[in-house]
Amino acid sequence: MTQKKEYLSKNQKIVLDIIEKSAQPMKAYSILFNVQKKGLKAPPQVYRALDKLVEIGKIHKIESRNAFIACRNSACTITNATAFSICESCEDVKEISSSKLSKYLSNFQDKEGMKFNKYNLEFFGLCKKCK
Amino acid sequence: MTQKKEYLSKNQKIVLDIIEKSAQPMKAYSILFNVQKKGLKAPPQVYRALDKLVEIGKIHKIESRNAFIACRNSACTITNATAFSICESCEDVKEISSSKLSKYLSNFQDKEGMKFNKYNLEFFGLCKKCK
DNA sequence: TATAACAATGTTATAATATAACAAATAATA
DNA sequence: TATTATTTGTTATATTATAACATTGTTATA
Ligand SMILES: [Zn+2]
Ligand SMILES: [Zn+2]
Ligand SMILES: [Zn+2]
Ligand SMILES: [Zn+2]
Repeated sequence: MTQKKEYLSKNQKIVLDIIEKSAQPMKAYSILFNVQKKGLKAPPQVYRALDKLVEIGKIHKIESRNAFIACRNSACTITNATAFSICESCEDVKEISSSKLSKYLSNFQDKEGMKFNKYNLEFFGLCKKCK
Repeated sequence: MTQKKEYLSKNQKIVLDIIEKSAQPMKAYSILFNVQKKGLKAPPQVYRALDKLVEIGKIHKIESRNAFIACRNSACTITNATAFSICESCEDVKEISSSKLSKYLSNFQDKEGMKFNKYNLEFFGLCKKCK
């Protein structure tokens, strides 16, 4: 899961490092605040790193939250297909890695018979603690 | 599908009307520009209407695009469960209404046995025209 | 080693998206 | 009518994201 880290640039490593240390999704400007001590002073430095890390699948963007989370599912790097559960009370986010689900969605066809290998699924509800 | 329109407020009707006239998702500030001739001058007036329309299921937010599309699937009003196909080339967006898909996702359980009645799924690919 | 080509970084400014806060008008209810 | 709640109007500001360009670092090869 960390095997690609050595090919990352300095800024990409710094940004990935702080996201991986967080159990929960981080917002771009919160990341920026946290990496300022390491010399990344301006938004573009953070967003560039985020873009690259998303592109190579090391992190994912939680679209409904405008936040970024480290990937915990090695299959993602290849698939561009992601699924998450989000607690609407405590905002806890978990990446779902279910080969059954991903197979089902990858094989799904719309009314015109179209298939989509790339998708993002966000489930909402209450987590165990909050229920 | 339009049965609830009479209960909407003036601004909500104006905003819904313009979104329904568009085949494709509209961005909030594009909506704002279009409704200025009707007296809605400031962002909060548009965002309030959007919030309400999303809440009652008349429109949906395409999270990956920060854009809003009219609902074409009467089941949505109840379910809070949505699925879309998005063309990465021409940005064409279609709401998917597949009872098979919605049943599958509503019944999906994560590793801890949790179920989620609410979800948003965005498929990405190339539409017929762009392929 | 030079030097060209390319990639990564730094920096400033600004664009695009969204909400807070409060005042005024309107509608619903008693 | 008086009371209450909802909707609207308005200003200002917060949050998220990118454009543009200068600088530095790295790699390739002449
Ligand atoms: Zn992942
Ligand atoms: Zn929770
Ligand atoms: Zn719908
Ligand atoms: Zn297309």
